[in-house]
Amino acid sequence: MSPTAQRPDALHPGAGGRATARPTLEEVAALAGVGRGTVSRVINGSPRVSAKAREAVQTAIAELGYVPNRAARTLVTSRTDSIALVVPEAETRLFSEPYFSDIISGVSAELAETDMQLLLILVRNQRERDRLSAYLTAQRVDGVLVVSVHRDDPLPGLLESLEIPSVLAGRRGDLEPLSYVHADNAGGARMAVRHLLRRGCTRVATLTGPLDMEVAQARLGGYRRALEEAGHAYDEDLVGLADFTEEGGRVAMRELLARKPELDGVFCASDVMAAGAMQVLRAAGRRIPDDVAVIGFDDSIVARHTDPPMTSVRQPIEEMGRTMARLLLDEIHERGRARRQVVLATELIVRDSA
Amino acid sequence: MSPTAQRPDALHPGAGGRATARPTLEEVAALAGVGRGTVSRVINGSPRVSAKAREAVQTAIAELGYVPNRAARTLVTSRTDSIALVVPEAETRLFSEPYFSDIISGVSAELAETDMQLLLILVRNQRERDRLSAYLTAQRVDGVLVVSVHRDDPLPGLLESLEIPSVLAGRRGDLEPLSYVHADNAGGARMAVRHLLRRGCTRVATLTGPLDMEVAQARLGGYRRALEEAGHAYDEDLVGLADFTEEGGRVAMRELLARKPELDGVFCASDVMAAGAMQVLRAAGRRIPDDVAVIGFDDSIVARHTDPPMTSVRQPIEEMGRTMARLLLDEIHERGRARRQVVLATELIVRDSA
DNA sequence: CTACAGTGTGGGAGCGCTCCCACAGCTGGG
DNA sequence: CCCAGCTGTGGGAGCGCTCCCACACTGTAG
Repeated sequence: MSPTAQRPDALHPGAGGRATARPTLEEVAALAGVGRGTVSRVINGSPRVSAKAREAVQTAIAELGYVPNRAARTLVTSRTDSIALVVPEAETRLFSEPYFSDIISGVSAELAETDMQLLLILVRNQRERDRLSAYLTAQRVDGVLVVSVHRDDPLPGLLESLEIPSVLAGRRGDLEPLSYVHADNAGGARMAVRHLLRRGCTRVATLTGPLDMEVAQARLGGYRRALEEAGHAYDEDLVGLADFTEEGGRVAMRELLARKPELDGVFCASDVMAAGAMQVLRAAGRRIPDDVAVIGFDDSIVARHTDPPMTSVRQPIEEMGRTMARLLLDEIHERGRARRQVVLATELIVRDSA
Repeated sequence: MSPTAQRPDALHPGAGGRATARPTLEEVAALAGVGRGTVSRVINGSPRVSAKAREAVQTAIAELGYVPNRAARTLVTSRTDSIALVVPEAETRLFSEPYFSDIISGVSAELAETDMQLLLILVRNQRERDRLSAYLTAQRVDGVLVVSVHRDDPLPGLLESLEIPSVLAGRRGDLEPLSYVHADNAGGARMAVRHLLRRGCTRVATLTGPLDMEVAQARLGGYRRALEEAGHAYDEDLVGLADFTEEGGRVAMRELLARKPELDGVFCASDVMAAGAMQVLRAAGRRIPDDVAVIGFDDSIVARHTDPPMTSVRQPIEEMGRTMARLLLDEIHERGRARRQVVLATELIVRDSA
């Protein structure tokens, strides 16, 4: 454990303190022998610059290690070159675990090419929600990405009326006016239920998320659709209302089991609910998948570690993040216009629980 | 340049369309009947303002809905009122799953009181690392939080020489010159191993993380210490070198089993490694915990869902995030001064695997 | 020859703040 | 009485950019 090799240079604040005075555009202009305007044009890629002026400027920039001052630019353009990713903290707990990081990772990957900054804003209570409103009203970001939307969330409405470019992960309902990206929840659910039916299940139940979220509705819709396509009547007793959490999954599963002991398959709208359900089923002496087959949704790490490993619907979360960022950048640069929607395909990952 | 976005002059020319033209400090001053200087003093909490002037200004601010323009302030103070959280993307995969979100959540909670912004910077390759260096050199944040540090990571050295306030999660080694926060890894490991010994294990093995990370070293150290305290000789054959990943855990466990079939306990330096190890053990016909007791580290969701549920060492990750933010704010405001270190206690969560 | 469009360029103005200097009013000591 | 020494205050200067106008210079048409 030797002392790590440090650059010797900064341990003594005395001598080498040249780093302080950052070169300005003016200095670049002087060194290149041109005016400020020309340097600015070069930096911003204007075509109205002669080849030799451009080259002189680029050389000077390199030599001085010049980096434009963002604040100065923002002050005059009132662009901030940054976007905010807004995450309601309450929701954070509901997410399939890598969800949050994967979204971030996708967004950040897409932004890496740009010189946009990513601001992270967690909102955990009303006070912070108000602060956020003030913040956004004050035009301090060029665009907003919102993760997780409840039907009655006031934020999207605010964004809409402020006309700030924004993209949602998920949507509030069918007629969402803002741009959004989401996974094909209905399709994934349908796929899962068809898989159960094909396996021979005849009494397929479902555990839903909170029905004021469109995701939950969509997954329930897919469940219903698959059953109807297969000629099964939709039976309300087979629907367990839950909330995406493990404990919620346990409770709902117990009720379901009491109400419909003959069920032989469960499609759960989240992996953690499925994990809870599996515990309850096992406690009730049901073997998985022999007596009851179980499918989750999200394909989170939890799915890989349950016993037996869980079959689950995977959504391309990182890709969602990328797409959100891409749509947002488009919207920022193309001066608004059309709202866009993207639906990404889901995929059934078959393991042993079904 | 294309016809750049000008502020549209009003959303709806009629009723409420005042939102567009953001009021400036000058307008506040005019309305309050004072000079710009006084308004600025009020906003920045200077004591040198008479009570009545202060009140007049506050009223005016409220009436106009004034919010200071950050860019203008940054331009003159060269404070940015933002800090960056830097996450090497490669590491992101190694983390116990809620790690990342919990750190963010803690940092963000602590920042909520302030009006500091949180910038998130993922670094996934050399190019982005270089960009980051340029970025930081250009002084575009007031402070930096760094998650996950390898012994040879160049970033901390850069931060040190730039003299940017910064706080690490973890440290590079014993003589880390930067401020840092970390969990009591050694203590947690020691606790875990003592638990195994108390249970009656006599051949306790361990699965380590990559040894160029101080975390891994510390956990190994705790393991070793507990054994020595109990009078057991340290046996290298009982040490499986791995990398924090599930697959790494599997491989190392297999080797360990081949080398020391008589082992009856395993302390794993991460939950996912432990999960992998448990699969291998079960496949080898060992019952958990009867034949081999297993303990993980992190107390991630994985631990709660393995079969049997895993005993694991919990580290207060959110609290680490909070503490990091707090230290960083101190360092920013007190302009340098002492580097600080905080070690947070770990806790053994006993479940069924040991 | 003049006229006139089209390039490329320099540099003034000004974005909204903070900093700081000057100065007005008020003590109170000499 | 004056002159320090306070407090509280107004407003000029200037942070580093972009925007845009004015001004060379071309070249081509009249």
